[in-house]
Amino acid sequence: MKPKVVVIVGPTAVGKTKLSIEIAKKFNGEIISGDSMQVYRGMDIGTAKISREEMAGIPHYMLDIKDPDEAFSVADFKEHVQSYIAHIDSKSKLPILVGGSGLYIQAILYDYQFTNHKRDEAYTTKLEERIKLEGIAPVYEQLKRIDPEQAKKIHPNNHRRVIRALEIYRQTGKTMSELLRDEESQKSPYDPIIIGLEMDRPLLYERINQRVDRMLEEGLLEEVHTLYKKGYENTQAMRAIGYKEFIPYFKEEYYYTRAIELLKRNSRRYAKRQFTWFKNKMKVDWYGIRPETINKQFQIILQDLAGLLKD
RNA sequence: GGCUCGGUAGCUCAGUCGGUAGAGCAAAGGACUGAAAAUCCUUGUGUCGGCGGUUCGAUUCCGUCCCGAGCCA
Repeated sequence: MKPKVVVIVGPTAVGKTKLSIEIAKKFNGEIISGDSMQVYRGMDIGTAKISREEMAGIPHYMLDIKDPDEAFSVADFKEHVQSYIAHIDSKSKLPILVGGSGLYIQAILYDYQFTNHKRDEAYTTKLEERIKLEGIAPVYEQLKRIDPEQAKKIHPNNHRRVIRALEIYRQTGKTMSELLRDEESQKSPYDPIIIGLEMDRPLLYERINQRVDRMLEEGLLEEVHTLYKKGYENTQAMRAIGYKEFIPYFKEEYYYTRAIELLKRNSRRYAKRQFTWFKNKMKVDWYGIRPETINKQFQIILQDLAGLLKD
């Protein structure tokens, strides 16, 4: 029998964390973060990472496992999370996967297969430089020759994807579309219950703005500045929303107010992208949340869940 | 009270020598298999302040009213 996994998805700032704790308490669960940026140590305020107190003694996984200058990828994520789910399940506890990184959660639920190779950053850099010199056309042509099927799916402007498709071929000798095809028969190794939290857009945006203001009160600027001073400027971690916006401010390229404006806007756009992913890629049971009645709605979710977990 | 300037997309504004309008930003929709909080694609949302008049036709011209800013009293 496949392990049951409760998954909580939804845009940033809807209340996933709070719900995850209630579910964990009621159903004897342990929580795995499905979030690409909360893995980094020292990035707490800006990633809205759960605090010790909020954890209320519930074990949490996948938080603070990397330094900000370390790389991290879906493949790493999957490897860790699979074993955590197995571990939690073996204790007869309920694994709860909560987060906003669509691809990461997808990779777990649908058992995405990754090759054994690490990312070849030297090759990536080489191609990036070539694109800078010659434009994307010759590189994209190369992909069209090697893997026309995949080329059709990737817009030439999306350099990152074009490069990755070429990198896969270079490392494995197989085209990306071949690899994806091999995998089509894959079934989920889990029995997931996917709960989505939804909120009216204007309301959600208001909450996002408020949350950003709260983060600033809690010392976000200092947090980012500390990382900046440590020389993490060009790291993957510092591409995170809530961090990257401050770098030009530190360099006096724009004003503080501009940084905040961008931070809020980027958060809004991120929330929108999250909706796009979860609505179109996953089979989610959605719950519309209103802040005034959130406790009542969480009760309903817990009840529904009780029914679903019984059989 | 008089004069001047303005009122066009959510915001800032452009424009139509009369043929129902367009930029930037904001926004919306979408893609996604090793950077994913990343990367990329698509889209103009409008009683052109109200009401009359002239005209085949008015957002554009005229009158009038309302609103805002400034100047004069």
